[in-house]
Amino acid sequence: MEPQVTLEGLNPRQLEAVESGDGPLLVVAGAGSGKTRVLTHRIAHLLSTGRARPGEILAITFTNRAAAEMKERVEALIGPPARAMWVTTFHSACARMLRGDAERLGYTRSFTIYDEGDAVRMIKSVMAELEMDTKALPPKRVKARISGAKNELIGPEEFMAAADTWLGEQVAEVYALYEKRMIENNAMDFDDLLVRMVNLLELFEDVRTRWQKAFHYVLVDEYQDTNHAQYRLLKLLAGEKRNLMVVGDEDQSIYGFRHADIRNILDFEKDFPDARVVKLEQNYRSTQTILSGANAVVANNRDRRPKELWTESDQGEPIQIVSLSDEHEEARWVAGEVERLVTEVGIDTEEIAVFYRTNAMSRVLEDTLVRFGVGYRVVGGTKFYERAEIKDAVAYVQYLVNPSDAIAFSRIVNSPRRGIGKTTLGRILTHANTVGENIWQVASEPEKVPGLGSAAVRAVDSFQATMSELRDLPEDRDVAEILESILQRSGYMEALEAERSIEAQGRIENLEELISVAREFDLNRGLEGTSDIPPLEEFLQQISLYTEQDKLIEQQELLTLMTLHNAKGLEFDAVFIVGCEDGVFPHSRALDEGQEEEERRLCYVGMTRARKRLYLTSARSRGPRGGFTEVNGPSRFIDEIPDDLIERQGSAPGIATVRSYRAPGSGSSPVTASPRATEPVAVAVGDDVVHASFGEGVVIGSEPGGVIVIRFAADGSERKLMAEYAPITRR
DNA sequence: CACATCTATCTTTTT
DNA sequence: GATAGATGTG
Repeated sequence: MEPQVTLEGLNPRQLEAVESGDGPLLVVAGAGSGKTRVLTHRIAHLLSTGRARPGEILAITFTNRAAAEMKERVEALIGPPARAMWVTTFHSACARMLRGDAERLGYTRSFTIYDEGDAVRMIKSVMAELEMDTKALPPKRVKARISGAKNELIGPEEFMAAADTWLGEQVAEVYALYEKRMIENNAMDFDDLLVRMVNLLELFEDVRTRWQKAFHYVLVDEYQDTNHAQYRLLKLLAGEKRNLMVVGDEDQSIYGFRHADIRNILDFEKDFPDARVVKLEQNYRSTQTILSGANAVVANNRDRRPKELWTESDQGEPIQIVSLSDEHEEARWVAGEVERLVTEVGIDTEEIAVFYRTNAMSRVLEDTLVRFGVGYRVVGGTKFYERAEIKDAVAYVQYLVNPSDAIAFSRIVNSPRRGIGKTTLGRILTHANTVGENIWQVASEPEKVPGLGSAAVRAVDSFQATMSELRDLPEDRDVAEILESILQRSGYMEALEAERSIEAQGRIENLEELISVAREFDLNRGLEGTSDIPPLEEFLQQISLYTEQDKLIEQQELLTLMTLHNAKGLEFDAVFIVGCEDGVFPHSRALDEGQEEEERRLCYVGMTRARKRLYLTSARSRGPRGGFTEVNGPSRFIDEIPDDLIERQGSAPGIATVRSYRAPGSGSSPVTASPRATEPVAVAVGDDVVHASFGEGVVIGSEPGGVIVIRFAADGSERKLMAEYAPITRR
């Protein structure tokens, strides 16, 4: 009766993983070794052999994009029944499970999910309440500390008890009140989704057994990126059946900064001594040269199992190491090479990608690509759902669904302008906190708020009247319709239209896009018609957990630009990694924090995205950013690639080009030193100097013992000199 | 209270 | 070289 799933074309290791029996299973899957294939085939195999029904499968990924892809691929194998499976991200799975039992933890089922910005705003308001100095202690930093605690499943009391520094105590105080206010607002941040679900499973036996019974098999992708809370969640869900399959690669663990714990994968066998372990080392993606290069780089890490990717494909092209004078020349070189690859080599533009370490680096590339006439798309970066107008529109919906949401209220009460300024808002919020009523109630009786003038009372009354009308809209109306009503009746659209500016027009278009997203949501819901959650709430949940990178627009003829982090899970014929300079990549701050190994893994991830051609480019000088020019040596990772795999090219070194990009009159702008440099002498790395006999040059490094390295413009030579005695002057 | 102007800081990565 | 927040003005 079940459709036969073919296991042909799987290699012996893959087959072993797919057909493995019950119990814990770890698949160590190197880059490009077909791990998604193994996951999807295993699911299909479990279903087709009758070991599980679709509803009994929980498959977890980190991004919605990966989840959608997996679902699609299983559906291709076994057909429509696949739709009943839970194939989602950690966060959506938790949100979905939490809806039913959130009441037990003091939330209602309509709780709001706060994004990073909302959460930071809440932290800020809590800190204001505690009269803390947000300059001495930035809310973002506090948020990061609290987030770290939550991911370790450390609650406010425990955190407070362990706090032994001034900073720790401050954070502990904020943490405690933040938690209180979040529950009062009926809101959860991203971390809460995980923590609260763990709480539910640990505290309530009936909840635990219910979910343990529901899922017969739990499968996890990208296991190396799980944090402690996620690990506990998985253990709880797998229960005594322990049918837990995790797939991952410690070499691709790049989310340590988000508290991912690489130990989870390294210690899986300790955790489950009877675990079956399958290693996938055959790569089906890249040339041998690219693999050898990536292997050589990552081999410098200590925190890993020995592993060596191999392939049956040929050597292919050497890895291109390109050195350019500055980021503009780098961008021009990349644009030119992309054109060459397309016209002369015959690679499709959409099969080419450019990766960079930080989002800010896309700007110069974009400018240059526009001038070259190369079409491109940027994945990630400024997100649609973080635009002010979108957040406003969403906040309206949030407030209607969750009348306790003070953050949403604060956002929309004076947007569009209604004459309710920060004084009035502050009084309302304080009053709500004082009397302990939710914000909707307080706003409905503004005359009871102390200190409000009659004008303010009238303004709040009229706002609240509109909101009540909107809330009374029939429940079964389409989300798109409700959204449109909100934007009309609130006066939001009207205010934008009245502006008559280009920006306002852009905002209107964005809002129209949001409405069409809602329309699509309505349509899909009509088709599936399975959800147990009211449409408006489900819509909110979906978009709060949606990020730009989930968008899988495969438009044609477009070059792809993205950060290295966003590149995980993708592959391209040709890959450019720009900004391969020490201090940029590896990032100086990561080095400061002892994250060199993670940076190296990031490099490994980037390199292994390439099928045929790989370029690592560096600029000898980068900037000026706020007047600062960085002069860095090539990335240490480049040095780790064996010479016989690479081919070097690029412009001749010289300082003339560096100079020409400086604004007139800023010739003596200050210079940042490379992170490794020490400055025993009066010149710093990046200084332009003149030598009595060698002429103009630039300081490119310094070494212990007062030795500086200078590259001279005349012949491009690099010379080591004793700073104290060298006949040089700064210019 | 709203609006304009100035300023500091950003830029590591994101569910 | 943008943007959010702070400060000042009407």
